[in-house]
Amino acid sequence: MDQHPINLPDKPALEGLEAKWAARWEAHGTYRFDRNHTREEIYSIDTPPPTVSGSLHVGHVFSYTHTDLIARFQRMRGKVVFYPMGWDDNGLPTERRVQNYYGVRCDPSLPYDRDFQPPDKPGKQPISVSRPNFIELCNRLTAEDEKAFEHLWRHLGLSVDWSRTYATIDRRAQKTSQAAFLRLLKRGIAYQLEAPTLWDIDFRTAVAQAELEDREQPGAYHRIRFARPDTSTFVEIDTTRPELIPACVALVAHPDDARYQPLFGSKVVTPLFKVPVPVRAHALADPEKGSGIAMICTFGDLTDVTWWRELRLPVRAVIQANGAFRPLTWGSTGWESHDVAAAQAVYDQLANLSAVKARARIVELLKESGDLLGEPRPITHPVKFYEKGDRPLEIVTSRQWFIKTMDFREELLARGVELQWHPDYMRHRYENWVNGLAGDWCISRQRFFGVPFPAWYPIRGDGQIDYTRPIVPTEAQLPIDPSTDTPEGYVPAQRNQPNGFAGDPDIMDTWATSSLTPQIAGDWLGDPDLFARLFPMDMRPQSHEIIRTWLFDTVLRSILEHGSLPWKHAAISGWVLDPDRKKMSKSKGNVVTPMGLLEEHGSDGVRYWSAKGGPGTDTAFDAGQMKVGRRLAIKVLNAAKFALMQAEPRGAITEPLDRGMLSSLATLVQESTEQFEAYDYARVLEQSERFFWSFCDDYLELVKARRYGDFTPEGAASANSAMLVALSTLLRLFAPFLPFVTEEVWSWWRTGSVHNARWPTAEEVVAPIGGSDAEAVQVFAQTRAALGEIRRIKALEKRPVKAVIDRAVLPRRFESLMPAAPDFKAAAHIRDLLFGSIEEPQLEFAAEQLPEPRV
RNA sequence: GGGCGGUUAGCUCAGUGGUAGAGCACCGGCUUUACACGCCGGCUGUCGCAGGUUCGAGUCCUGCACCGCCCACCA
Repeated sequence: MDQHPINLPDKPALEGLEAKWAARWEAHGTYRFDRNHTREEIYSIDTPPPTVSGSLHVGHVFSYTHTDLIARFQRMRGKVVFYPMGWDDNGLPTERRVQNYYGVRCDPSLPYDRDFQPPDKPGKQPISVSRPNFIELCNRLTAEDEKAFEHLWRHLGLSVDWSRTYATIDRRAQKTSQAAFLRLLKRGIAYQLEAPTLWDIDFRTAVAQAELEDREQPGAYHRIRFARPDTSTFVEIDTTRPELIPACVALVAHPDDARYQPLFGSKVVTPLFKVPVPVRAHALADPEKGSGIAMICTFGDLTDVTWWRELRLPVRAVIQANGAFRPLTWGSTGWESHDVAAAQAVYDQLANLSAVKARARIVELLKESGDLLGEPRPITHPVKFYEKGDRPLEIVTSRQWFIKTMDFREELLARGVELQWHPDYMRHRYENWVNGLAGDWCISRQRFFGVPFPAWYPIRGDGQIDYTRPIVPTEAQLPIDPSTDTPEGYVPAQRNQPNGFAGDPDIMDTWATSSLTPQIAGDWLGDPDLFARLFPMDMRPQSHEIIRTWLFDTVLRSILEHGSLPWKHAAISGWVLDPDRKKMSKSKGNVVTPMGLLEEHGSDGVRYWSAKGGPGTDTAFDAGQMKVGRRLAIKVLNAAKFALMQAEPRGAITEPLDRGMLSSLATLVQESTEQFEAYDYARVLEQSERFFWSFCDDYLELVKARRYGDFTPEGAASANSAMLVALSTLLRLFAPFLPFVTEEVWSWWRTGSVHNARWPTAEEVVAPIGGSDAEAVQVFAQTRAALGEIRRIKALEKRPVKAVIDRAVLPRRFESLMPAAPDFKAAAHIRDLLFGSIEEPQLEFAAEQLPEPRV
């Protein structure tokens, strides 16, 4: 054992331990990753990169603590832990923040200005800057945020190797994203397509299926009649979006629906616009919904897209990228009508209106024409929104990049089974998502800040861009920005000129980069040797609401690129709930600042509360639990002080109580190890804590007199030696949870860091007593039980309570604790629980048999 | 509409078919030489509801209710 003379502080305290030990851990490289190990010797973690353009909240503290518990356990088990930290500075939140902070606006058409400096204060008019300049500003601002985040994480005690950080917009991340994209492009797995795409009209960008959310919205069914030519009859349909009548391309009913079977193949005429549209049959049409026949528009919803594609219908798009109805000329190709003038007159009243305004207007017009039957019937129904958006999504046809997903569903499901989930039931969310996939992954976004697509396109002599023949760089040239870099074989002056080239204007979805965090953190391209030592990684920790995005996308990219899972384990954290059982969030104004919590309760106290929240379990924010954790940490200080303040003499551990205590501790160590291996850290803490309090209140009290030398030197030596084994073991059991106080106590008499010490083993704990002593465990357990019973009798006697005591059992219990009789009686003395004060014959009988302590 | 979790003491939650648990809160006692940031004791339950399996169910099965989350083709 690496020990030095015991060096106890006069008055041990928690205050200042965070700063003291965070600095020493950094100086000593306690958590530094050493790459000179094989994959089997390494435990690698795919740390979630927090979004830096916000602030950390208590939910971050909660879930990052969970990861740290595992990291610390694995490190103590002897694994070389790869525990990096990333910063997510890619994407819309950063874009917005940089715009407001510096008063700039990104214009991707501008050239890079090497000497650009932002104004000290943002002006009223935003300054236009190039995309590279914009990214520089982002890096500058996020560097500040990252410092604050790192400070908090260090204060919390995350055992991250701070020399291994990355940012999701840094050069390595860009190169990784672009290279992975180019490889998929080469294999035909990445492709571009002009297609109807979910579109946010405020952000003016395409969004992916994974970024959708449904919101219940008020709406109304409008019953509208379509005329049947050559008859005086009508077909009635229900729609919530009557404004899309000009975009109607067909009606559809279920093929088995007898009501509409006679109509299939015939044509009807749209109201107001007098456009002939066919009536078609499709199994997706629901006879139960509305009138059982629906209007297909290009495009009102995703079902429209399905019908449009499968029935090979024409496109009549009316909604523009900004959400407004586009002006158009009736009578031109694709916009035929039986009454062009009337159609134009109606449509001109809708042009340039938003969908909501157009709807109001067209309802008036339908009423006037008599084509609206009855009043609109209000309903609430789910409407798709971009999760960050404020207005419903529209579907707009545009050119986008996709990654093939649908072709890999089988393998995605199989990998989901192979992945070990903690807790296991979280795998259902993944499977649910894979089974519900509706299309390939749209990865292009019409934004400015992000990883650009590494592609240019030739411009033909007529000035048209030829998207079918993208020009791509070599991997060695990456990262590139097509808005400023020039492709091989061209000169910069040819940009956007006939016979020249044009850069791809889009950027990648942030998940297209985040899905490569194992490759980015492990430096897949730059350091293949390192990557091979890390990948597939051991653990991905994350929260459950991004299983469909981050987890799913990472699995997909790993399958596509490596043919394997990206990690063996997925550890899913729950949420922190406020007292109203709602998820804590900034918008609700109920977030407590993490640093304030750490200062008030101590990092160990806050970590204790976090660790009580088991994998996947939503946990109420509870300052009371943090106080309990803080008290536990203080108790560790004081118990350690007691054990170490008079640690001589030492010698053989012969006393039954000492042997029983150590044998029980060995069981705890065994169970804790198994639980930790199964990622059940919360159970480890609970059981270790239970043992520790009993250790303090029962064991230490029982042996106190003996260890002070009241009986024999051998007895004192036995107690002292057992206490030190127990202390060393308990400190290591608590080290992942309470890294500061355990390190402090460890430093009083041990060399090195407790966090680099080996996790205890059951064999080690009972080695000094020659193996587990089952008989002594009985003595230990029964002595504690008897002491408890005496205490209860004492309390009951003092208050005149009609206690029912099993008088027959008491004497037997005392017989069984005879091997620990002196300790037992001494403890009773110390606690003023003298038997004589209890007028129970059985107790007196028992007490007489106990030898007197040798005072 | 489908799926997944949850429902146990006033609160937060453990609970592995075998006598219902912990902490907090509350009440009472204790200057006791590690710790009053402490120690000892006490009070507190139709284990959501209804059936079923079993010698025995908080635990397993079926159904239902409520809470939360995830997903879904929004006419």
